[in-house]
Amino acid sequence: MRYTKYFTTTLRDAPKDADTRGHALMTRAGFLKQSTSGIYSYLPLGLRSIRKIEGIIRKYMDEAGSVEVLLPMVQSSDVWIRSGRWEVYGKEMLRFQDRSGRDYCLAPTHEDLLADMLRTLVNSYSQLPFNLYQIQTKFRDEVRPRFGLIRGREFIMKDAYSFDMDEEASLASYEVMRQAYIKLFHHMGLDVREIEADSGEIGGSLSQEFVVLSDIGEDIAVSCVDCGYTSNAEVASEAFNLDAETLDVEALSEALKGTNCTRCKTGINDVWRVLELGHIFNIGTKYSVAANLTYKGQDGKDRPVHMGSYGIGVGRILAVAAQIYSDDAGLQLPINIAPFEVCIVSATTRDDEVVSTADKLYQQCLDAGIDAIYDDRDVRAGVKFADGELVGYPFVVVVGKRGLASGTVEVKARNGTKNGTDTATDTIAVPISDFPAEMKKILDRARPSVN
RNA sequence: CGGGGAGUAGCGCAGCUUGGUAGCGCACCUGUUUUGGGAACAGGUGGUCGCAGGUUCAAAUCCUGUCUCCCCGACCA
Repeated sequence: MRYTKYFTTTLRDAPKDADTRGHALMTRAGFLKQSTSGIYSYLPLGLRSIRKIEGIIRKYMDEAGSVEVLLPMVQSSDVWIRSGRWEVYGKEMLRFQDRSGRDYCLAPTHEDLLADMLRTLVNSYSQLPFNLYQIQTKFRDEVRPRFGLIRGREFIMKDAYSFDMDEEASLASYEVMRQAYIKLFHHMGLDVREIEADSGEIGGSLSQEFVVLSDIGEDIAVSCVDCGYTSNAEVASEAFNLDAETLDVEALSEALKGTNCTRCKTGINDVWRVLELGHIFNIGTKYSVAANLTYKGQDGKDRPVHMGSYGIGVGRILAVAAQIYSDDAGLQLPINIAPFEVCIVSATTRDDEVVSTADKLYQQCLDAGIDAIYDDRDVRAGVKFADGELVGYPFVVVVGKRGLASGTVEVKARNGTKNGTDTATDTIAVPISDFPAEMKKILDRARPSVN
C-alpha cells in the first residue's frame, strides 16, 4: 500500500475524552474514531488490526475443529420469549419494533437463538459432537461504557459453542478449546494467564478466564510467581478467609503478602489487576434442557445435549494490546496484530536514486508477500519517522542517501527506537541486493513461537 | 441509577467572576526558501460559542430548562 493512495490520519493531540494511553494513541494514530458513547468506527489501520486478530482466531478455531457460522444480530422477541429471557434480561438488551409493531432486540448474546435454531436441526447422536463459532458484533446497552474499546456497547466478539453427547465428551471438547485459546493468544503476542473462574450466572461445572495483566484491568487476581497458578479475587479471598468487601489491589496485596500458593504450596503469591480477554465454560445441560435441545441416542431415547461456551473479546484484544504495548511515542503492537508489518520510508523525495530504490523495494515486498506500507509522501523525514512510531510499525525500512552510498537500507525495529533521536539501538543495515529475503528472515525471527 | 466534571474552528484550549462586534496553538489552503527526526517566513480559509427559552439597548458571559460526552461506584468479553 502506498501511503499517498491510502487514507489515514494522525493527530498530535488526543481528543480529551480518550483517557487510557492505549485509547489515546489509537485515536491519534488513526485506528479509531468514537461515534457516540461506547460505539466506535474502525478506521483503515484499526480495521487491519482487527482483521488480523480475527484471522488468528479463525485459524486456531478451524484447527480445533470448530465450524464458522454467522447468526443474526437483529433477533425477534419470539426466540427470547421461548427461552424465557425476554422478561428476565434487563435494560442491557436494546429493544425496538419494526413497522408492524413486532418486538425485536439487538442481540446481546447468541445462546438463545442458537439453541432455538439447533433444536430443529439436531436429531440424532450421529450428528454429535460438533462445535460452532462466529465472529459477530454484539450490542449491550451497558450502564457505563468506558476505556474506549475495553468496554463498549457495540463490540466484536468471537463466541463458540460445543455440543456433545455426555459430560465426559463435553469436558474433552472444553480441553480442545482451552488449548486452542492458549495458542491463539500466544500467536497474537499476548502474555495471557488462565484463571480459575466462578461460572457465575451461566452455570456449569468448569470455567476459566484468559486474562492479561494490565493497569486498566477490571478485575483483581492472585498469581503464584513460581507455578503460575492464578485465581480471581473471590476465589483467593475464600482460600485465605478474607473479607470480600475489602478487595482492592492494595488491600489484597497487603493481606496476601508473603503467603504461599494454594496449589504448589511453595511459591509466593502476587496480586495483579487483570483484564479478561476470553472466557470458557463447560455448561452442562442447562440451556439445552431449557431449549429442549435433545438428541436421540442409539437406544432410541431422547437426551439433552451437553454444551460448552467459549468467548473472546476481539476489539478488547486490540485495546489492551495498545495499552500494554506502547510508549510515549506511540503504539508497539505485536507483529502479528500490527496493521502493517513493515513501513518503507523514503528519507527524501527529491533524490531520484532514493525514490527509485524505495519504489523498487516496495515492489519487491509486494512480490514477496511482505505486508508493507510505503510512506511515499513528500514530507520531511522526521514526519514519517514520528508517524511511524505513533502507528508502531514493527519495522521501518529507511531508504536514504546514507545507506545507498554503501548499497544498504536501514531496518529499524520499533521497540528498539529511542524517542526523538536517531540512536536506535536495534537498527541493522541490510544490503539492497538481499532485501526481500533478508526482510523475510527478520520478520520471521520477530514472530512469537507458538507451542 | 447515585456522585463529580465538561460542551467555544478539524484537534487541544483561553475568554465567562465584573455582559459591549470571538481569540491562541496545532492542523488546513497559497507563495518563497527548506528536505535523514514533527521546517522557516509571509499571506489566507474556517466558529448559528451543544440546543431551547428568558433577562437586557446589548448574552459565549447572567437565569431557567434540555441534550450530549467523560470520570468514580454496582454488572460484563
